[in-house]
Amino acid sequence: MPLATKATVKGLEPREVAELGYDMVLGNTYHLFLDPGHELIARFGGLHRFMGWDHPIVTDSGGFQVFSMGHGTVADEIKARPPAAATGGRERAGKVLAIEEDGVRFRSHLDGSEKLLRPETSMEVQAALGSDLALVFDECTPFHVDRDYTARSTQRTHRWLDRCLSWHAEHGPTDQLVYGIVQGGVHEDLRVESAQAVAASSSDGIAIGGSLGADKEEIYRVTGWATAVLGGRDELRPRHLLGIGEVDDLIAGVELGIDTFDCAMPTRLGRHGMALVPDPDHRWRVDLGAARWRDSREPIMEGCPCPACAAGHPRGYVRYLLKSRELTALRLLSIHNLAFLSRLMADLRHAIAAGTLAQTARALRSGAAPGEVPEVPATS
RNA sequence: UCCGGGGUAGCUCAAUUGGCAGACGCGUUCGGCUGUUAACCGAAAGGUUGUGGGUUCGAGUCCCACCCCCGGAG
Repeated sequence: MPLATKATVKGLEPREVAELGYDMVLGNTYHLFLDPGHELIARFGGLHRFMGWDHPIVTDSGGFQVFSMGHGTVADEIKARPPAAATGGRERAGKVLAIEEDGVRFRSHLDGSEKLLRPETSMEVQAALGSDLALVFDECTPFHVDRDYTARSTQRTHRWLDRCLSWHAEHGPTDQLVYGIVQGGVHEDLRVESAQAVAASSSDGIAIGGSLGADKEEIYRVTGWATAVLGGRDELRPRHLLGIGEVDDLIAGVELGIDTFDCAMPTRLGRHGMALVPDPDHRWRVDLGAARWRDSREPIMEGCPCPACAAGHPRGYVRYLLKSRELTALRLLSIHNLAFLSRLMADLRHAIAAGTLAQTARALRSGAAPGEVPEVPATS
């Protein structure tokens, strides 16, 4: 699902997002709580009506933003770069003041005011937003903390899980589902314990979160620990992998038994001038802002049926738009990237139904274009 | 033709009494971006200071000639 953090998939209209094959978008409690405020959105009849999206909405709990205020980006934190490096040396306006049992005290990045976000607050905000699926308030444990901190943090997240579910059972909308979140860092026993705790709860679905590891291999290993616990045949609840969305990660995630994903990557990369293409050697990306495309009549991606490519816009045009800072370029690439991932996921779904997941995954990983993966007979 | 202003990094512009030729932005190249504080961030490359002489220990800077650009006058 694309991110609609601040009640919009940046640059796109709801109709366009739906036409690209998406059923769900993810909005954010933290952002909408601070601005424009959940009460205002409730007065507009809820987030669906406010943003004009009549399909399902997931709302994130705000837990990740606490992490973000303290550590910047996931990559910065894993690479042990100070948060300032990500902001060009500027002081980050938002700041975590304290993570306590009751909740998180922080300073708003918008006006510097001090706020308190408790598990109950998060659920209350999400109830007011009227999302179809709420995420419990958790602490997204960083990579660079010791095992002891991770253990204590994960335990606290479990207690917050109970508080969220209790609040929701008593006050939450009856038609709103709640997903618990598995934490536990990169420690197998903690991950397993956390997965068991969430699985044992009344949570409607299971999300896997936290900093999953320093590299892809570790991310997959850690994810696998959790999904293995959740993999029983009687476990029919959907599994969501939070924040993951690079092409190879989606393929690996599906193979590990993940059902849904959300990620800023396709739209953010698009706004940064990058188009997703079936090119594993270059991380499935091409930078269309590069001068070498100045005269290129090549499409964004050969054979791509997405609206941006189907319209026939050549790379030379997209590059020109990017360099002249025209918003159309960011829209075209956001559309293309979302369409690319939409087809990728469709391929994987079809492969699961056909019993050919391994073959399809192999083809996609070796550079097959999503939507054009050759039909392969099931081998087992 | 005369008067005035000006030629410095690909572009736009700095540079104290003559004293290590620089910056911001753009551009270029490279790197980064994973539950978005992000139409963003970081790094690098890039120069015979219009040309030719001269003065000086030393010239982007002062002097002479020439070439080009802009404005004004005729």
